[in-house]
Amino acid sequence: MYTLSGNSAGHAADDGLNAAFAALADPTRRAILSRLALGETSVGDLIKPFPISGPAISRHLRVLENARLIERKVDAQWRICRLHATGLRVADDWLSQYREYWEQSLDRLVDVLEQGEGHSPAPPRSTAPGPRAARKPGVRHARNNNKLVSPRKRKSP
Amino acid sequence: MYTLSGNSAGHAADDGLNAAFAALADPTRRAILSRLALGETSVGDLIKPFPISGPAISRHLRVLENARLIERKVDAQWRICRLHATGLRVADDWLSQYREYWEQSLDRLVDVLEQGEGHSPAPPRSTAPGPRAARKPGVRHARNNNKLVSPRKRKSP
DNA sequence: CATGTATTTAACCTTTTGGTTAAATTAAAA
DNA sequence: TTTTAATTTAACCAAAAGGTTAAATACATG
Repeated sequence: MYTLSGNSAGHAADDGLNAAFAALADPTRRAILSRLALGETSVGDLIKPFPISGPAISRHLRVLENARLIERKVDAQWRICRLHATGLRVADDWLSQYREYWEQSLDRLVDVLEQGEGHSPAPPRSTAPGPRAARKPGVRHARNNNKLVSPRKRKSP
Repeated sequence: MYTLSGNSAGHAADDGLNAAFAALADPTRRAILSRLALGETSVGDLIKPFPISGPAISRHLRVLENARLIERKVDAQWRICRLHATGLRVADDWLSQYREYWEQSLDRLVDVLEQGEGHSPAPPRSTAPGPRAARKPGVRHARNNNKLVSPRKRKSP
C-alpha cells in the first residue's frame, strides 16, 4: 500500500535513509561536511574549530561514515576524511520525489504575488496545495524529472 | 571560518535544518509524508496502516509540523494534514550545495567504467575525489547551478 | 625500545526520542 | 444534554544520542 519504497507492511524501507538523514540532523556533523567540501583533512584538523572533545568528534565521524556521507583512509597515524557521495545522493534522491510538489507550491505562491494579492484574504503564509487555478507557463522551475507526487483532493467525511 | 551559513563560532546555523532532517530520519514519518503526497487526509486515515498508537502518530505529526514538512487545518473534529513545502525545500536547499560534488563523483565513476577499468587497481568502490584527470565533456549531469563545493587537496604534515 | 602524537574505545552521565496507556478536549449526533 | 468519535495531553518508560574523561592503540622516531 502507498507509494512506499519496499516492505509490505506499509512502512518505509530504509536503504540508508535513516542513517543519512539522522546524520544530517546534527549541526556539528553538517559543519564537518561543510569543512570537507573544501577538501579532505585529518581528524586533527577537523577537530580544531569545534569546542567539543576528540572522542565526540570521533563518534560524529563514525556516524557520518556509517551514513556513507564520508569515508576515511589511513595515512600513518592520521585518518584522512573526505566526502563520500553515496549518502548525499541517497538523501537527495528521496527528497527529489517531492521536488515537483514544492516547486508547484512555489509557482502557486508566485501566482498569488503576481495577481496583486487583492484577492484571497490569505497572505502568502500558506504555500500549500488547495484547489487553485493552473500556473502561468513560463514560471516553471522544473529542475527535476523524477518520481511521484501531485497533491490534490478535498475533504470527504 | 569555513563556508558555514551563519554564526561566528564556526558552527552550522540551524534555519530549521535540524528539525527538517531529524524529522526525515524516522521511517514512520517518511511514510506519513509519502502518504500525504497522495493527498491530504485526516489523522484517523493516516493512522490506519501503522501498528502504533494514536498518540504516537499524533506526536510524529507534531514533529513534522514543527519541521514545517506538513501543516494541519481543523475540519470539525478532524485535523486534516497536508504536505507543506517549506521543510522539504530547506532540506533540499542545503543538500544542493553538495550536488555538484556528488555528480562529479558520478562522472568520475563513469570515466572509470568507460575506460575499460584495465587501469588503476581500484574497482569503482571508491567514488571519492582524489587527483584524477578531468572528466570527458558530454557526460555532465549538471542539474544544479548552486553554491560551493569542489574537493581537492592532499596531505600536509 | 621508549616516547610522543593522533585517534579510537570504554565507561559513565544526561537529555531526547519514540512508544504506551489513561485522561482531557472538542465537536457532531442522538 | 448525554453520548460517541477524533485527537491531543499527561505521565511514564526504555533505548538512543551526544558529551565527558580516562585508558587503549597505532605509528614514526629519537
